[in-house]
Amino acid sequence: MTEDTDQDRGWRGSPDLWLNAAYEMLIDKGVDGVKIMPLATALNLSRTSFYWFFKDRKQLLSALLDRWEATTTAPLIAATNAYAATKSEAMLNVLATFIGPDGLDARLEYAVRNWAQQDADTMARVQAADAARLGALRALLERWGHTPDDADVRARTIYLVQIGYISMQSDEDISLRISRVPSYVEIYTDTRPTDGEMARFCAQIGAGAAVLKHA
Amino acid sequence: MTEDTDQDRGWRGSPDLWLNAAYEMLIDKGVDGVKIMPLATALNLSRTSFYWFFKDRKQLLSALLDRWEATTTAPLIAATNAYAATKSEAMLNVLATFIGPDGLDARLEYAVRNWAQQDADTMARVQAADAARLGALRALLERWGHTPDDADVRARTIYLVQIGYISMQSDEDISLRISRVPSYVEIYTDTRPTDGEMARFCAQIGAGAAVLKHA
DNA sequence: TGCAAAATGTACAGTTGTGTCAATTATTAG
DNA sequence: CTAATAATTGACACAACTGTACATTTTGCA
Repeated sequence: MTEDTDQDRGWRGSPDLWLNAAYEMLIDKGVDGVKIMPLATALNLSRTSFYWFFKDRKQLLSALLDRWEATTTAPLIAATNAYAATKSEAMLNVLATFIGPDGLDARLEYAVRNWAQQDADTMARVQAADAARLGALRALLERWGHTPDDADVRARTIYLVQIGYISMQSDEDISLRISRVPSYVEIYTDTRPTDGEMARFCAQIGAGAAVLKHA
Repeated sequence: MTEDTDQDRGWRGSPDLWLNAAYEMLIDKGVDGVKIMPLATALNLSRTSFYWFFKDRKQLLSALLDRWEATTTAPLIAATNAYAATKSEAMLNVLATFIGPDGLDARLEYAVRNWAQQDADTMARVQAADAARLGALRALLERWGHTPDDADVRARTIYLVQIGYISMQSDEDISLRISRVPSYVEIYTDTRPTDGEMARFCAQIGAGAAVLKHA
């Protein structure tokens, strides 16, 4: 058996090639845009060649969902468990996964949520992810002294604001979003981050400290 | 010319009949589900009969967008301008349009936002609505003493939480959502509503005061 | 009652998508 | 070099949808 990595073997197509094209199409046009014929056109391959790598369209969509599961929930959960000296810092750890370039893939997340509207299986997976993410946020807040009820509403606020952002697909400048972070942290936790904490935050998400001029 | 109301004229079809069916389909399956053939099947009418009332599918979609514009932004803007004796009350006026049965049609709002992803004209209308709604919330908060910057972030929080709720399509019980309202108001405005204010709120959205047992 | 308009239906032509199959071409191991 | 294997392709059969042309039915009203 040859190793089935997708390294250059002289052939044009590969499962990953189709999957990547499908991913682009998904985040651009939604599930309903993930059609084999357009993908083939985009890849300059015969449409039927697709069936060499995937059984059918359904299998392609399933692979897409697997990719989503593997890249979204985990970083958020990890951030809620990351070390933090203060409550502000703990919150900034979370916000970093929302804003940073490596964090939550907003376009993918959005596309998948939409997809779930039309497909029960997808919906089940999305709701499980929601529950896990909200639970992790709630636990974080409880660890920092919030009562269960308060932690619950705050966790929802934090999570829903992020889902709302994703839903609005706003293409705001990253420095503008960073400038609002201290206020968000204050609303979410009743504590405002220090300059030092914000500097660390900026470093974490890879933004130059320049954006902090007026912090 | 006879008046073109949709009153019973013995005919089975009418523009409104198709439009209502299209609306149901839109909130259920998204724009891509609004197809003439399925609508005809659902209405038990010949598919081509549709073309008597509408020029083509595009015109039907346009009519759908008109309906959205006429039923979503206005109530929110009105609520931000409604009389309120206190800041809590002002906020409750707004939240009533989110939660109440007459308020914002969440499913329609959601479907239209999705639709906007694939259509530039729709996107323009949605962004205009977002700006108007955020602006109205910001103005409300500034009137109650928040600085422009603070009002801006708070307006976003309020609006994004709502968009997030819509996006999550959560089918939570209304009394559960009401029970969280006081905490939300506190997070949003730093003031907690009194029992009297909450009673008025419940009356406003038509929920029996029973849900307030533990308020 | 009978006619014009309003509404519906049938038939057709075109588009875009799906999935199967058998033929073909490219790659690589022996 | 050659044979097996991996990938590609065009032809075919089918399904769902859009829109047009025209014949037909239903209805209101003079």
